[in-house]
Amino acid sequence: MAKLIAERADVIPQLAEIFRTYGFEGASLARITEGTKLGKGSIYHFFPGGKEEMAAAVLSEIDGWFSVNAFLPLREEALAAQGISRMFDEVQRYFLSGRKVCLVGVFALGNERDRFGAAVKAYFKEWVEALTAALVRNGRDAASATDLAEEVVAGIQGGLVLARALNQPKVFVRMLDRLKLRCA
Amino acid sequence: MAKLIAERADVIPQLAEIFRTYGFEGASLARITEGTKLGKGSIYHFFPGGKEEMAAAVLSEIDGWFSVNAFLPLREEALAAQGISRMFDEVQRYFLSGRKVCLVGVFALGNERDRFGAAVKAYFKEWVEALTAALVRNGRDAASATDLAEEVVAGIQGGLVLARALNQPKVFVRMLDRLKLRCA
DNA sequence: GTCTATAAAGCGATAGAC
DNA sequence: GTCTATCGCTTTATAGAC
Repeated sequence: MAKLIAERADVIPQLAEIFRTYGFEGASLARITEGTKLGKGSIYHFFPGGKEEMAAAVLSEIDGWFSVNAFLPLREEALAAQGISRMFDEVQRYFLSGRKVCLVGVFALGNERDRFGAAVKAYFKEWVEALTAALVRNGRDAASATDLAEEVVAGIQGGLVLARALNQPKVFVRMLDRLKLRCA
Repeated sequence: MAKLIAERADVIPQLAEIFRTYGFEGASLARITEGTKLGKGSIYHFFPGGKEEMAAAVLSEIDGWFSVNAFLPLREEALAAQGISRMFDEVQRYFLSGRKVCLVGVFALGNERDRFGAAVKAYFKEWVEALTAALVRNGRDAASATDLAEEVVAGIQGGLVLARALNQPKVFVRMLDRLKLRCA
Protein backbone atom coordinates (compact mmCIF):
# COMPACT_ATOMS: atom_id res chain seq x y z
CA MET A 1 0.00 0.00 0.00
CA ALA A 2 1.27 3.42 -0.96
CA LYS A 3 2.18 5.68 1.91
CA LEU A 4 1.48 9.40 2.07
CA ILE A 5 4.51 11.39 3.10
CA ALA A 6 3.66 14.71 4.62
CA GLU A 7 5.62 17.92 4.56
CA ARG A 8 5.88 20.42 7.34
CA ALA A 9 4.25 23.11 5.23
CA ASP A 10 1.22 20.91 4.60
CA VAL A 11 0.57 20.48 8.29
CA ILE A 12 0.54 24.15 9.25
CA PRO A 13 -2.90 25.05 7.84
CA GLN A 14 -4.38 22.04 9.62
CA LEU A 15 -2.72 23.10 12.85
CA ALA A 16 -4.06 26.62 12.34
CA GLU A 17 -7.57 25.27 12.08
CA ILE A 18 -7.13 23.26 15.29
CA PHE A 19 -5.68 26.16 17.29
CA ARG A 20 -8.42 28.43 16.01
CA THR A 21 -11.06 25.98 17.11
CA TYR A 22 -9.72 24.95 20.50
CA GLY A 23 -7.25 27.65 21.53
CA PHE A 24 -3.70 26.89 22.58
CA GLU A 25 -4.44 24.97 25.77
CA GLY A 26 -7.43 23.23 24.25
CA ALA A 27 -5.45 21.99 21.25
CA SER A 28 -4.40 18.66 22.73
CA LEU A 29 -2.07 16.30 20.95
CA ALA A 30 -4.96 13.90 20.62
CA ARG A 31 -6.87 16.54 18.65
CA ILE A 32 -3.77 17.43 16.69
CA THR A 33 -3.01 13.86 15.61
CA GLU A 34 -6.66 13.40 14.74
CA GLY A 35 -6.87 16.65 12.76
CA THR A 36 -3.62 16.12 10.90
CA LYS A 37 -3.97 12.34 10.47
CA LEU A 38 -0.37 12.11 11.62
CA GLY A 39 1.11 10.19 14.51
CA LYS A 40 2.85 11.92 17.37
CA GLY A 41 6.14 10.75 15.97
CA SER A 42 5.62 12.65 12.76
CA ILE A 43 4.36 15.74 14.52
CA TYR A 44 7.38 15.88 16.79
CA HIS A 45 9.62 15.20 13.85
CA PHE A 46 8.37 18.41 12.22
CA PHE A 47 8.07 20.42 15.43
CA PRO A 48 10.63 19.21 17.99
CA GLY A 49 9.65 22.14 20.18
CA GLY A 50 6.18 20.71 20.63
CA LYS A 51 2.99 22.75 20.75
CA GLU A 52 4.85 25.99 21.30
CA GLU A 53 6.74 25.57 18.04
CA MET A 54 3.57 24.54 16.24
CA ALA A 55 1.70 27.64 17.36
CA ALA A 56 4.65 29.87 16.50
CA ALA A 57 4.77 28.36 13.01
CA VAL A 58 1.05 28.94 12.57
CA LEU A 59 1.29 32.56 13.71
CA SER A 60 4.19 33.11 11.36
CA GLU A 61 2.26 31.70 8.43
CA ILE A 62 -0.77 33.85 9.20
CA ASP A 63 1.40 36.93 9.44
CA GLY A 64 2.98 36.01 6.12
CA TRP A 65 -0.39 35.61 4.46
CA PHE A 66 -1.62 38.98 5.65
CA SER A 67 1.66 40.64 4.74
CA VAL A 68 1.34 39.52 1.15
CA ASN A 69 -2.40 39.68 0.60
CA ALA A 70 -3.53 42.55 2.81
CA PHE A 71 -0.65 44.74 3.96
CA LEU A 72 1.28 44.79 0.71
CA PRO A 73 -1.66 46.11 -1.35
CA LEU A 74 -2.19 48.76 1.31
CA ARG A 75 1.39 49.88 0.96
CA GLU A 76 2.12 49.46 -2.71
CA GLU A 77 -1.03 49.71 -4.78
CA ALA A 78 -0.60 52.72 -7.02
CA LEU A 79 -4.05 54.00 -6.16
CA ALA A 80 -4.36 54.00 -2.38
CA ALA A 81 -8.14 53.65 -2.57
CA GLN A 82 -7.74 50.46 -4.55
CA GLY A 83 -5.26 49.07 -2.03
CA ILE A 84 -7.74 49.71 0.76
CA SER A 85 -10.54 48.11 -1.21
CA ARG A 86 -8.34 45.12 -1.90
CA MET A 87 -7.53 44.75 1.79
CA PHE A 88 -11.21 44.62 2.68
CA ASP A 89 -11.91 42.03 0.00
CA GLU A 90 -9.08 39.80 1.11
CA VAL A 91 -10.10 40.09 4.76
CA GLN A 92 -13.67 39.15 3.96
CA ARG A 93 -12.46 36.20 1.95
CA TYR A 94 -9.95 35.07 4.56
CA PHE A 95 -12.45 35.04 7.41
CA LEU A 96 -15.00 33.26 5.21
CA SER A 97 -17.41 36.17 5.50
CA GLY A 98 -17.54 35.82 9.27
CA ARG A 99 -17.58 32.05 9.62
CA LYS A 100 -13.93 31.85 10.57
CA VAL A 101 -12.35 33.43 13.61
CA CYS A 102 -9.03 35.31 13.92
CA LEU A 103 -6.45 33.16 15.70
CA VAL A 104 -4.32 36.19 16.49
CA GLY A 105 -7.35 37.81 18.11
CA VAL A 106 -8.00 34.65 20.12
CA PHE A 107 -4.38 34.64 21.31
CA ALA A 108 -4.58 38.34 22.10
CA LEU A 109 -7.47 37.85 24.49
CA GLY A 110 -6.18 34.73 26.19
CA ASN A 111 -3.08 34.17 28.26
CA GLU A 112 -1.40 32.95 25.07
CA ARG A 113 -0.57 36.62 24.76
CA ASP A 114 2.17 36.04 27.30
CA ARG A 115 3.89 33.37 25.19
CA PHE A 116 3.23 34.92 21.80
CA GLY A 117 2.82 38.55 22.77
CA ALA A 118 5.49 39.78 20.37
CA ALA A 119 3.96 38.05 17.34
CA VAL A 120 0.45 39.18 18.27
CA LYS A 121 1.56 42.76 18.75
CA ALA A 122 3.57 42.83 15.53
CA TYR A 123 0.63 41.52 13.48
CA PHE A 124 -1.76 44.22 14.64
CA LYS A 125 0.84 46.96 14.62
CA GLU A 126 1.72 46.17 11.01
CA TRP A 127 -1.92 46.17 10.02
CA VAL A 128 -2.72 49.52 11.65
CA GLU A 129 0.42 51.14 10.25
CA ALA A 130 -0.09 49.90 6.70
CA LEU A 131 -3.68 51.06 6.71
CA THR A 132 -2.74 54.42 8.19
CA ALA A 133 -0.19 54.97 5.43
CA ALA A 134 -2.74 54.09 2.75
CA LEU A 135 -5.29 56.49 4.21
CA VAL A 136 -2.70 59.25 4.23
CA ARG A 137 -1.82 58.53 0.63
CA ASN A 138 -5.52 58.74 -0.06
CA GLY A 139 -5.61 62.33 1.16
CA ARG A 140 -6.22 62.21 4.89
CA ASP A 141 -4.20 64.06 7.46
CA ALA A 142 -2.01 61.91 9.70
CA ALA A 143 -4.13 62.27 12.83
CA SER A 144 -7.45 61.24 11.31
CA ALA A 145 -5.77 58.44 9.37
CA THR A 146 -4.31 56.90 12.52
CA ASP A 147 -7.64 57.24 14.21
CA LEU A 148 -9.58 55.61 11.40
CA ALA A 149 -7.07 52.81 10.90
CA GLU A 150 -7.32 51.89 14.56
CA GLU A 151 -11.09 51.94 14.32
CA VAL A 152 -11.11 49.70 11.25
CA VAL A 153 -8.78 47.04 12.63
CA ALA A 154 -10.59 46.98 15.98
CA GLY A 155 -13.93 46.95 14.17
CA ILE A 156 -12.92 43.93 12.13
CA GLN A 157 -11.95 42.02 15.25
CA GLY A 158 -15.10 43.05 17.06
CA GLY A 159 -17.19 42.07 14.07
CA LEU A 160 -15.73 38.59 14.25
CA VAL A 161 -16.48 38.35 17.96
CA LEU A 162 -20.08 39.51 17.60
CA ALA A 163 -20.76 37.46 14.48
CA ARG A 164 -19.57 34.33 16.23
CA ALA A 165 -21.36 35.13 19.49
CA LEU A 166 -24.69 35.65 17.74
CA ASN A 167 -23.94 32.88 15.26
CA GLN A 168 -24.69 35.33 12.46
CA PRO A 169 -21.77 35.63 10.04
CA LYS A 170 -23.55 38.44 8.24
CA VAL A 171 -22.92 40.68 11.24
CA PHE A 172 -19.26 40.59 10.19
CA VAL A 173 -20.05 41.39 6.56
CA ARG A 174 -22.19 44.36 7.61
CA MET A 175 -19.36 45.57 9.81
CA LEU A 176 -16.93 45.39 6.89
CA ASP A 177 -19.35 47.32 4.69
CA ARG A 178 -19.67 50.10 7.23
CA LEU A 179 -15.92 50.37 7.69
CA LYS A 180 -15.30 50.30 3.94
CA LEU A 181 -17.71 53.18 3.52
CA ARG A 182 -15.98 55.17 6.20
CA CYS A 183 -12.63 54.77 4.46
CA ALA A 184 -13.97 56.11 1.17
CA MET B 1 -6.60 30.26 65.03
CA ALA B 2 -9.68 31.83 63.53
CA LYS B 3 -10.87 30.33 60.29
CA LEU B 4 -12.21 32.24 57.36
CA ILE B 5 -15.46 30.83 56.09
CA ALA B 6 -16.15 31.62 52.47
CA GLU B 7 -19.45 32.09 50.74
CA ARG B 8 -20.28 31.03 47.25
CA ALA B 9 -20.94 34.60 46.20
CA ASP B 10 -17.47 35.66 47.34
CA VAL B 11 -15.80 33.09 45.13
CA ILE B 12 -17.51 34.02 41.88
CA PRO B 13 -15.54 37.23 41.17
CA GLN B 14 -12.31 35.36 41.81
CA LEU B 15 -13.40 32.61 39.44
CA ALA B 16 -14.32 35.24 36.86
CA GLU B 17 -10.83 36.65 37.05
CA ILE B 18 -9.30 33.19 36.57
CA PHE B 19 -11.51 32.26 33.62
CA ARG B 20 -10.82 35.64 32.04
CA THR B 21 -7.11 35.12 32.37
CA TYR B 22 -6.80 31.47 31.35
CA GLY B 23 -9.99 30.63 29.43
CA PHE B 24 -12.15 27.67 30.31
CA GLU B 25 -9.72 24.88 29.48
CA GLY B 26 -6.77 26.80 30.87
CA ALA B 27 -8.46 27.40 34.20
CA SER B 28 -7.14 24.29 35.93
CA LEU B 29 -8.23 23.32 39.41
CA ALA B 30 -4.71 24.03 40.57
CA ARG B 31 -5.07 27.63 39.36
CA ILE B 32 -8.56 27.83 40.82
CA THR B 33 -7.55 26.66 44.27
CA GLU B 34 -4.58 28.99 44.16
CA GLY B 35 -6.64 31.97 43.02
CA THR B 36 -9.45 31.41 45.49
CA LYS B 37 -7.28 30.25 48.39
CA LEU B 38 -9.75 27.41 48.83
CA GLY B 39 -9.23 23.67 48.77
CA LYS B 40 -10.83 21.46 46.17
CA GLY B 41 -13.24 20.28 48.84
CA SER B 42 -14.61 23.75 49.38
CA ILE B 43 -14.79 24.48 45.68
CA TYR B 44 -16.75 21.33 44.97
CA HIS B 45 -18.95 22.02 47.95
CA PHE B 46 -20.03 25.28 46.30
CA PHE B 47 -20.06 23.97 42.75
CA PRO B 48 -20.87 20.25 42.72
CA GLY B 49 -21.08 20.43 38.95
CA GLY B 50 -17.38 21.26 38.74
CA LYS B 51 -15.85 23.71 36.29
CA GLU B 52 -18.90 23.79 34.10
CA GLU B 53 -21.05 25.01 36.97
CA MET B 54 -18.38 27.52 37.99
CA ALA B 55 -18.22 29.04 34.52
CA ALA B 56 -22.01 29.11 34.26
CA ALA B 57 -22.22 30.94 37.60
CA VAL B 58 -19.63 33.46 36.44
CA LEU B 59 -21.43 34.09 33.15
CA SER B 60 -24.68 34.53 35.03
CA GLU B 61 -23.13 37.05 37.39
CA ILE B 62 -21.64 39.02 34.50
CA ASP B 63 -24.96 39.06 32.70
CA GLY B 64 -26.61 40.24 35.90
CA TRP B 65 -24.12 43.05 36.33
CA PHE B 66 -24.59 44.30 32.79
CA SER B 67 -28.36 43.98 33.02
CA VAL B 68 -28.46 46.27 36.04
CA ASN B 69 -25.67 48.70 35.26
CA ALA B 70 -25.68 48.95 31.48
CA PHE B 71 -28.85 47.55 29.91
CA LEU B 72 -31.32 48.93 32.46
CA PRO B 73 -30.19 52.55 32.02
CA LEU B 74 -30.44 52.06 28.26
CA ARG B 75 -34.03 50.92 28.61
CA GLU B 76 -35.36 53.02 31.45
CA GLU B 77 -33.50 56.29 31.74
CA ALA B 78 -36.05 59.02 31.07
CA LEU B 79 -33.69 60.79 28.69
CA ALA B 80 -32.44 58.19 26.21
CA ALA B 81 -29.25 60.15 25.58
CA GLN B 82 -28.42 59.99 29.27
CA GLY B 83 -29.02 56.24 29.34
CA ILE B 84 -26.60 55.80 26.45
CA SER B 85 -24.02 58.00 28.11
CA ARG B 86 -24.41 56.03 31.31
CA MET B 87 -23.89 52.75 29.46
CA PHE B 88 -20.60 53.98 28.00
CA ASP B 89 -19.40 55.16 31.40
CA GLU B 90 -20.22 51.87 33.08
CA VAL B 91 -18.58 49.89 30.29
CA GLN B 92 -15.41 51.93 30.53
CA ARG B 93 -15.36 51.46 34.28
CA TYR B 94 -16.11 47.73 34.09
CA PHE B 95 -13.31 46.98 31.65
CA LEU B 96 -10.90 49.11 33.66
CA SER B 97 -10.42 51.45 30.72
CA GLY B 98 -9.11 48.63 28.56
CA ARG B 99 -7.02 46.72 31.06
CA LYS B 100 -9.60 44.02 31.57
CA VAL B 101 -10.91 41.68 28.93
CA CYS B 102 -14.49 40.55 28.26
CA LEU B 103 -14.98 36.94 29.37
CA VAL B 104 -18.08 36.59 27.24
CA GLY B 105 -16.07 37.71 24.23
CA VAL B 106 -13.35 35.19 25.08
CA PHE B 107 -15.94 32.42 25.30
CA ALA B 108 -17.54 33.60 22.06
CA LEU B 109 -14.29 33.16 20.13
CA GLY B 110 -13.26 29.86 21.68
CA ASN B 111 -14.91 26.48 21.59
CA GLU B 112 -16.48 27.39 24.94
CA ARG B 113 -19.17 28.79 22.70
CA ASP B 114 -20.42 25.25 22.25
CA ARG B 115 -20.97 24.71 25.98
CA PHE B 116 -22.12 28.22 26.83
CA GLY B 117 -23.45 29.33 23.47
CA ALA B 118 -26.88 30.21 24.81
CA ALA B 119 -25.53 32.46 27.57
CA VAL B 120 -23.03 34.12 25.21
CA LYS B 121 -25.69 34.77 22.60
CA ALA B 122 -28.20 36.09 25.14
CA TYR B 123 -25.68 38.55 26.58
CA PHE B 124 -24.84 40.14 23.25
CA LYS B 125 -28.41 40.00 21.98
CA GLU B 126 -29.66 41.80 25.06
CA TRP B 127 -26.97 44.43 24.70
CA VAL B 128 -27.67 45.16 21.04
CA GLU B 129 -31.42 45.23 21.58
CA ALA B 130 -31.31 47.54 24.59
CA LEU B 131 -29.01 49.94 22.77
CA THR B 132 -31.15 49.84 19.64
CA ALA B 133 -34.24 50.75 21.67
CA ALA B 134 -32.43 53.65 23.33
CA LEU B 135 -31.23 54.97 19.98
CA VAL B 136 -34.79 54.82 18.63
CA ARG B 137 -36.07 56.66 21.69
CA ASN B 138 -33.38 59.20 20.98
CA GLY B 139 -34.87 59.93 17.59
CA ARG B 140 -33.32 57.48 15.14
CA ASP B 141 -35.25 55.37 12.70
CA ALA B 142 -35.29 51.66 13.43
CA ALA B 143 -32.94 50.64 10.63
CA SER B 144 -30.13 53.04 11.45
CA ALA B 145 -30.53 52.34 15.17
CA THR B 146 -30.05 48.59 14.68
CA ASP B 147 -27.08 49.27 12.48
CA LEU B 148 -25.40 51.62 14.93
CA ALA B 149 -26.10 49.43 17.95
CA GLU B 150 -24.43 46.49 16.23
CA GLU B 151 -21.48 48.67 15.35
CA VAL B 152 -21.09 49.93 18.90
CA VAL B 153 -21.21 46.53 20.59
CA ALA B 154 -18.84 45.02 18.04
CA GLY B 155 -16.60 48.07 18.32
CA ILE B 156 -16.36 47.69 22.08
CA GLN B 157 -15.31 44.07 21.75
CA GLY B 158 -12.83 44.88 19.02
CA GLY B 159 -11.43 47.72 21.06
CA LEU B 160 -10.73 45.28 23.88
CA VAL B 161 -8.99 42.87 21.50
CA LEU B 162 -6.81 45.53 19.94
CA ALA B 163 -6.00 47.26 23.22
CA ARG B 164 -4.85 43.99 24.70
CA ALA B 165 -2.96 42.91 21.59
CA LEU B 166 -1.01 46.17 21.44
CA ASN B 167 -0.82 46.35 25.22
CA GLN B 168 -2.23 49.86 25.01
CA PRO B 169 -5.39 50.21 27.09
CA LYS B 170 -5.91 53.70 25.70
CA VAL B 171 -6.80 52.17 22.35
CA PHE B 172 -9.98 50.96 24.05
CA VAL B 173 -10.74 54.36 25.55
CA ARG B 174 -10.29 56.05 22.17
CA MET B 175 -12.64 53.49 20.64
CA LEU B 176 -15.28 54.26 23.26
CA ASP B 177 -14.92 57.98 22.60
CA ARG B 178 -15.45 57.52 18.88
CA LEU B 179 -18.50 55.33 19.40
CA LYS B 180 -19.95 57.71 21.98
CA LEU B 181 -19.65 60.55 19.52
CA ARG B 182 -21.37 58.56 16.83
CA CYS B 183 -24.34 57.90 19.12
CA ALA B 184 -24.84 61.58 19.85
C1' DG C 1 9.16 10.04 7.96
C1' DT C 2 6.04 7.04 10.33
C1' DC C 3 4.44 4.25 13.89
C1' DT C 4 3.60 2.08 18.74
C1' DA C 5 4.77 1.82 23.44
C1' DT C 6 5.67 4.15 27.38
C1' DA C 7 7.08 7.45 30.83
C1' DA C 8 6.10 11.27 34.02
C1' DA C 9 3.23 14.87 35.15
C1' DG C 10 -1.12 17.19 35.45
C1' DC C 11 -5.96 16.90 34.96
C1' DG C 12 -10.98 16.93 36.95
C1' DA C 13 -13.40 14.83 40.33
C1' DT C 14 -14.51 12.03 44.65
C1' DA C 15 -14.25 10.19 49.53
C1' DG C 16 -14.03 10.69 54.07
C1' DA C 17 -12.11 12.68 58.35
C1' DC C 18 -12.58 16.79 61.03
C1' DG D 1 -17.34 24.33 55.24
C1' DT D 2 -12.64 22.83 54.98
C1' DC D 3 -8.96 19.81 54.27
C1' DT D 4 -5.94 15.80 52.56
C1' DA D 5 -5.50 11.65 50.13
C1' DT D 6 -6.47 9.30 46.25
C1' DC D 7 -8.67 7.51 41.94
C1' DG D 8 -8.74 7.11 37.00
C1' DC D 9 -7.90 9.46 33.05
C1' DT D 10 -5.56 12.61 29.82
C1' DT D 11 -1.82 15.33 29.04
C1' DT D 12 2.87 16.42 26.72
C1' DA D 13 6.80 14.41 25.38
C1' DT D 14 10.31 10.70 24.46
C1' DA D 15 12.35 6.19 22.77
C1' DG D 16 13.12 3.01 19.53
C1' DA D 17 11.63 -0.22 15.88
C1' DC D 18 10.61 -0.06 11.03
